[in-house]
Amino acid sequence: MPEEKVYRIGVEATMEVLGGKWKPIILCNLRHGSLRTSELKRQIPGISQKMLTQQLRDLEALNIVDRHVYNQVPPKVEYALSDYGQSLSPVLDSLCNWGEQHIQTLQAQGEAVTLNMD
Amino acid sequence: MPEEKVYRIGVEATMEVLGGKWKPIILCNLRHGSLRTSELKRQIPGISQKMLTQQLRDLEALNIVDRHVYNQVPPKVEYALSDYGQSLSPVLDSLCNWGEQHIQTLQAQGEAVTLNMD
DNA sequence: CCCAATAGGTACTAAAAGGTGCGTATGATA
DNA sequence: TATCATACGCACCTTTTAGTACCTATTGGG
Repeated sequence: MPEEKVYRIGVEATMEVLGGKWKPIILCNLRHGSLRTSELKRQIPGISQKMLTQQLRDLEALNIVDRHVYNQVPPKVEYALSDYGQSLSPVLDSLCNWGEQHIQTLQAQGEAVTLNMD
Repeated sequence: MPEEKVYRIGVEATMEVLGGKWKPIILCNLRHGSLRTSELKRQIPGISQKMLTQQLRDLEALNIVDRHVYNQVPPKVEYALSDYGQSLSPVLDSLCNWGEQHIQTLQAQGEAVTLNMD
């Protein structure tokens, strides 16, 4: 059982939660309140149903998001940052903010990038 | 040429810089000053020479790190956050700090994890 | 009776990321 | 003259991650 996990630096542990292509995007979209599956899909064009639920399952297992199933038909499921997940908010904010500034920097350098958050 | 890159949320752009298994770790290690290749390898046990230089090349191309080659034998190369890369420091700090707290949380839950930064 | 709407499961495939091993260069040093 | 130390590059292979296509359940409404 001394199957101990040893980290050398805090960010390693963070990236176990924020790793992968979709988790940071999903979490950033959940910063300001809960969203149902279909809303997340709308906010994240390009994600497949499979990836969305898969990543949400992971985050649920990590106690970062809560899943709330309404008993109705057609189904309704809402996802939100858990209490513990809320502690990530400042981190997510800083990631989003830096990205926004970065995009502006790239634009100022004449690169063809845009930020299109409806 | 309207090969325009469109982001829906800032974090997407951030993760193009911080994506992958090694970049966040490398960058966090560079927060407090430059390090040479061998020092980085020592700080990041588990990374291969290939991955280390590959990721450093990527970060150099993104203008996040500077590479300084000393003209001596045996070779000496130092890497440091570029001026632009410095703007990532608060982000990296927040990633590291959250991870450290997270590790403590896991420990408090009885999980076998440790943070071992010599 | 069948379909729309919503959430999600599964199998298979494709692509990206990462790991391993081996080779190179140079000059100082034993 | 052989060896070491340092920082690579390259070719090949394995693993991980992501994408695609198709299937299920439920029930109100036409």
